[in-house]
Amino acid sequence: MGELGVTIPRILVVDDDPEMRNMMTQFLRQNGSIALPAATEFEITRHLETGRIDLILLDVMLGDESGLDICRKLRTEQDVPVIMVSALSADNQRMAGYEVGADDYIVKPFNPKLLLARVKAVLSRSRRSSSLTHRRNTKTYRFSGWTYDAKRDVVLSPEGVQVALSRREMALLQTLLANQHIPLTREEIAEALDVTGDAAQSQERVGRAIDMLVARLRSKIETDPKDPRILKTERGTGYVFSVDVTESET
Amino acid sequence: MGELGVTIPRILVVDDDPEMRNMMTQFLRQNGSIALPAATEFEITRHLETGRIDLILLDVMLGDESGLDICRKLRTEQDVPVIMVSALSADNQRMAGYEVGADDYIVKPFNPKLLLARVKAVLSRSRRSSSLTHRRNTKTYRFSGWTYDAKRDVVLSPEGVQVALSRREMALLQTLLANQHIPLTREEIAEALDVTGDAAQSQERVGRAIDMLVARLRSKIETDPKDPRILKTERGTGYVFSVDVTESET
DNA sequence: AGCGCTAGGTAACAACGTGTAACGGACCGG
DNA sequence: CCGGTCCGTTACACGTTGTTACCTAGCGCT
Repeated sequence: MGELGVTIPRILVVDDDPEMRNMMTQFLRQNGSIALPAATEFEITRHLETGRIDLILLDVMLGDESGLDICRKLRTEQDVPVIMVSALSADNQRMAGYEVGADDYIVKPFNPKLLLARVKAVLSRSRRSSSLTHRRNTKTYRFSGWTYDAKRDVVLSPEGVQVALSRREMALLQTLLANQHIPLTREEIAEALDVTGDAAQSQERVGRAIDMLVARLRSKIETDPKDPRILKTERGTGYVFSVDVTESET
Repeated sequence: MGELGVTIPRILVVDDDPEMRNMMTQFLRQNGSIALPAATEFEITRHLETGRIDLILLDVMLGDESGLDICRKLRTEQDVPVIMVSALSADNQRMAGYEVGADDYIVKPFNPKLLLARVKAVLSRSRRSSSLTHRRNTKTYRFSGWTYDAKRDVVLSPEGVQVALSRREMALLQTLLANQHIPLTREEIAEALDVTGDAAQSQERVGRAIDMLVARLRSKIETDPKDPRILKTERGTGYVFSVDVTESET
């Protein structure tokens, strides 16, 4: 697990059975993470307040306290990833785990290697939660009559009609929108859109692909594509999204 | 500027000319942000230590101190966005500003509305620096001989040959990789890939588009597509990336 | 102003990517 | 063993995307 990143993961192991707790902490430590044992809710909160915790392995049955309740509480307060561990394997038990916000649910007895894999998966997911796993932006953007609903990836014309933008046109719009009033070079746009186009990297000049995308986008959202008011050209540089945008949550 | 988000932006206005400073702070305050005046480097560091600062408007000429030097220093220490403000409009002056890490460079005298737009742009850029503006992951992932270079968006076969994956195949691979060992439903995958396919949302069952993508990806990276070892099928659910992955920085 | 150069707009084309439909096999229940 | 569902696979058709080519607009130069 040494490859997981620069920082060593700090994992809180919560189980009221001392034997189980020791087994898990030892195993995790042998695999390169810092495992901190805990048995009660009180101990959990103490750890959360004192130091960084990257992941909580939470047993469902903790004597008089319920792991589910604890998980629900944790979730409303913080954003620590939680893997529920339980001997209860029924589907509705699992569902209950996911419902209170658990990231994963592992049934005892489990294969230690599998536990490790799940831990790894959850950690790496939380680490780049915004890049690959793609936490979706839920805002709505409005500019000169147009509406872009980031949640549904939909663009509405001033008349309220949905416009058919292709995926890349969408991506281009998003990129320019995200950098409103900032001129972007073709290279920057290409980078953001993953244009590894054939002629792109070979020539010093990134192909005309971006120009075409802009042209096509303009033809769909500009009232007069000949005199663009939204997507302006910065001669010798690139393009700018140059009207004001208001954002609102949905 | 009220739409900028839940939190009110806290902007540090650094200028040694009291009149200018007042003008800018008042204007920013009228437009919904908290503007804090400062004149010296000492005041800046004090503010940075005492409270959250979302943006610094930094005058280039500050009596005996140079805004450029201050900016360079700030950049090596922290990650606060900086907009340089200056009466010097020559290109090499601007370049100098960007070189020390400024996010933007505004020439005095400026149109207040434009200042606001730039401020807004920089703030919104820093706020979602990882979603739309797409901070690229620079890791390299290795699994069963294969290499995925996230930086260049390139996949190398065990023999070291670059494989031609289409953009969506790449995206699919990324998504599954990011959720290694976690079974993903077709809906989750579709969501991550922005599949708003024609038959997709209308039917309860998301079309077979994902199946096809998986099939095509398998045909390119599985040694025996008939017996997939990397991209396994979870019958009734979806697909899992089910081999171990090691990550490393590049 | 006139000239020429370069950058950008645009049309047409070709190639590729991608979703759908259809068929067949695998798996799982009774 | 049989039926149904789920999935793999092939074939196909359409949309999308990058390129080439040509033209126009902008800009510096003499």
